[in-house]
Amino acid sequence: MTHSPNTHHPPVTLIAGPTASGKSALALRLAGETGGEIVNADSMQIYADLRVLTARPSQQDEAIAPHHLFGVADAGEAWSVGRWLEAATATLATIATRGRPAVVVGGTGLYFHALTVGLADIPAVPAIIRREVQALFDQLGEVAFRARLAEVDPTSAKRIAKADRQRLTRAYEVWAESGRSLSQWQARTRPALPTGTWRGVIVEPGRQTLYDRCDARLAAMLDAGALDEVARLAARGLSPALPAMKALGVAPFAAHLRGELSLDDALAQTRQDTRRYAKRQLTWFRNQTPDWPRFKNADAVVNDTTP
RNA sequence: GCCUGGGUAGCUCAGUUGGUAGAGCAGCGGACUGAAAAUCCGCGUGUCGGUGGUUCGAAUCCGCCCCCAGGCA
Repeated sequence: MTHSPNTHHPPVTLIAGPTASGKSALALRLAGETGGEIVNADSMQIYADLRVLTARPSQQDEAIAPHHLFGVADAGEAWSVGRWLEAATATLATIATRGRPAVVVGGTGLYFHALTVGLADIPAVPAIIRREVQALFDQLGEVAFRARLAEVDPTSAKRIAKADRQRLTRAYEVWAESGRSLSQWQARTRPALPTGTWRGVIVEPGRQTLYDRCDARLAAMLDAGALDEVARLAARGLSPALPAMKALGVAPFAAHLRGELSLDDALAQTRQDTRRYAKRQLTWFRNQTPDWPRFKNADAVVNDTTP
């Protein structure tokens, strides 16, 4: 692999891959060897409450290289791509100021997309408007709601798949708040990281290897106190609609703690959810970042990228 | 050894009086611009245990063999 021709800036390396692929270990190794700093690009590792369940780097790991944006948010807060992007670009800027290389690592494809392709600069939509739009959807039903959306944003109304309530309501919210359609906003986006200032790699083990690793890691999480973690989170009584409450394992383990599900069933459910998630990630990276070089495991990358 | 029930998709099973097979789950492919560990869309992937026979035609009927479960010895 060749480094960026832009030698004025320390290189930014983006390491992406499905869950349990070993990308965090690679990031740590790379940062340790180059004096770099690690930036989290995982939507769930942001939340402080989910250390075990999201397999966040340990304190020993954090002693090897500086880690940023891990566990910085409370589960009661709702972060988003936009909020992450803002924090990540600011963090990358300060790392650059120190003249150190940055390693951005995570499994959230959309975050890398925001970094390298761009995210529309849309103003935040107030909670009141979001609630109103949800109520409107409930009142009208999908067909009529989509027709209403088509009046203000025909492009989005046509493009969004059937039953995709989340995107339909989002499109309408944006128009309601800004008076401009989502498709218009999205037509003008710029990458947060300029071309030539970064390189991206994908860590991608074989399918069966990956699934086996997911299973093994889930077992390890249980030993590491995943149930206690979920119990503490559940005790807070937060809204199940919050992003952190959607983390893999939270709902099944909480159901088990309430006595509604056996531990075996909760584990089976979480294993299943994890596989489906890993599969979606593989699909994303396969089709969204086809030009990023692939590596079966961390060793292969390090051998290939170190001089 | 005998009797009975059963061998159909990765798994659990359905398959009407013979017309080369279909559900659920699993799995696979895809979309993706502020919930993205989210939210959605699409796709049966099969020597019907084996082998002979009857028939224009067999998962279906008949013979033999193999395997599994239970019962009797």
